[in-house]
Amino acid sequence: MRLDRLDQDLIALLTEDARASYAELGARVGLSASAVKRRVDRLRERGAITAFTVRLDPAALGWAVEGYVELFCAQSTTPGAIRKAVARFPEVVDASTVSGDANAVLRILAADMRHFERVLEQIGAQPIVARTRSVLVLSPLLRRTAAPRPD
Amino acid sequence: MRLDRLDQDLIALLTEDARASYAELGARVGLSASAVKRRVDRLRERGAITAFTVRLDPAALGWAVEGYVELFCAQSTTPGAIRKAVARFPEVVDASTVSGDANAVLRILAADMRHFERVLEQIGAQPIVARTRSVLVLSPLLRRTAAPRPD
DNA sequence: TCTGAAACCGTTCCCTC
DNA sequence: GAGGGAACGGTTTCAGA
Repeated sequence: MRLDRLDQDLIALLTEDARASYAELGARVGLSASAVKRRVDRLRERGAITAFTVRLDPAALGWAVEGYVELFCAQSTTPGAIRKAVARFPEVVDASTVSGDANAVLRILAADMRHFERVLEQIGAQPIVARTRSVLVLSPLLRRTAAPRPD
Repeated sequence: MRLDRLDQDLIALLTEDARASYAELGARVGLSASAVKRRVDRLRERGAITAFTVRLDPAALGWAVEGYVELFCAQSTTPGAIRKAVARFPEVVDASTVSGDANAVLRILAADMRHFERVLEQIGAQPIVARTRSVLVLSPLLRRTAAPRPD
């Protein structure tokens, strides 16, 4: 996908404030409101922008414990099966299949340590899961969104 | 922090469309537009909502390779030092210190495998980094934002 | 907490380059 | 193809009751 300088600037501005008006965005990048709308619509159509959303603070919402969980599954477990098994847990906010000895890595938010432990148990009890290995997040250092790739 | 049902509903709606008008949000939850604005402003002030932002598709933006990197550092390396060392890389989109044998876990986006390799080398060459261990993401299964915690 | 009014914005259409 | 500008209807915002 071809993103020119204006697209990149618009994405950067929207990353910081997704509720900015088209007129304001236009003033910042040197376009009219209607031109900005056209470009933003196009970025959505082409899939670069998948949604306008809010960034939430897990701690402020009562999620005090965060951790990464590696999933070890029986041989030839499909990604779809893993997805199905973990998607039922709202505590799982991120999941990917990975290379290496684990089959998948999950990121989990829990209200407290007991809650984390309980979720871990329930995930470990899924038929497709042979065992898990988890690490707790001690302190978040950085949290960014993907930036447009500079060419 | 105390979030009532209305706050939770508003957060859920904004998570799906952060550009929804206050009038529309109000129609969905049964409030007037001005009442909705007051609540959203309060959620921002209290830190539950930290920003309105866009969700971007890394692949559509040209980031084809994603991986997790565990960082092993010299004893008594501070979180601040790790943060400083990794924040300079725009490819690092997520970083946290963790429990266990590694000191930190990073999530990295790269344009391609060569790029990933190069970033990994550069991170490994930082003075505070003793060694790294990385896994590649094969396929993303799930990507959510933290939801309000049901009481 | 609600209402109302002025300012502002999203959206569309048409024109120009 | 892309941008500018105008016009309309809806929205935001704030004051006042």
